[in-house]
Amino acid sequence: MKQQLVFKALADGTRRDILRVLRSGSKSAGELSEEFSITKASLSHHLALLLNAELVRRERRGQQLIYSLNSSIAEEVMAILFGLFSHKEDS
Amino acid sequence: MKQQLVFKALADGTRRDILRVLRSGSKSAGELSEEFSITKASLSHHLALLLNAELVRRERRGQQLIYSLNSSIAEEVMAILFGLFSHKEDS
DNA sequence: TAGATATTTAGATAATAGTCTAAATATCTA
DNA sequence: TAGATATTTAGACTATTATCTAAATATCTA
Repeated sequence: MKQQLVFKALADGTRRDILRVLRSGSKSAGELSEEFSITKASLSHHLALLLNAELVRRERRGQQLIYSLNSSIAEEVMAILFGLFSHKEDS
Repeated sequence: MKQQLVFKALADGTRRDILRVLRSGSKSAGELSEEFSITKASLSHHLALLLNAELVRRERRGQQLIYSLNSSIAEEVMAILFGLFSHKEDS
């Protein structure tokens, strides 16, 4: 996991919103775009960053590209956070 | 907690390094600056963002300003992450 | 294979963010 | 209170990022 990519990806509010939308199930880029007021091109840019950070997965279904959450990375992020904040010498 | 401030603060590698350094105990701005190759002014800027996000606390001791981790916010961040990635309808 | 649909990529622009130097503020001590 | 030390704040510069429009790519279907 590229730590820097993950934290950068999570730093944008739109991208966190995308993750929240995907909680209710996988969606195509087009379906996702209905939930946001930015252009499809901008959304595609955000999806690329999320994909690059491995926060989402992507698969093609015909003409559509279907995006879904990659929850396993969440555990890794939490482990890192735990590491950032746990005091050394603590039992 | 201002979610946006926290995620933005965590997005920068230098700031995550600052948190890691503080794991071994609280430090003054000057002591911290010995650990980094940026100027004290730049470091001060990062510390201000961490403070603003409530990821660190600050107290004055004479001429020095002592920074320490605010671990309680880590729990909140993890809760948010959990929320971002947990599938709806999941038990 | 031509046209329609779904999505990304390229290139431009504007806003944000990180860094620096120089100056300002706060505290201590002789 | 003057000077020294510790740190922040201000202002400028550069790099990165988010957004847009227009063009390109991929897939399906008549």
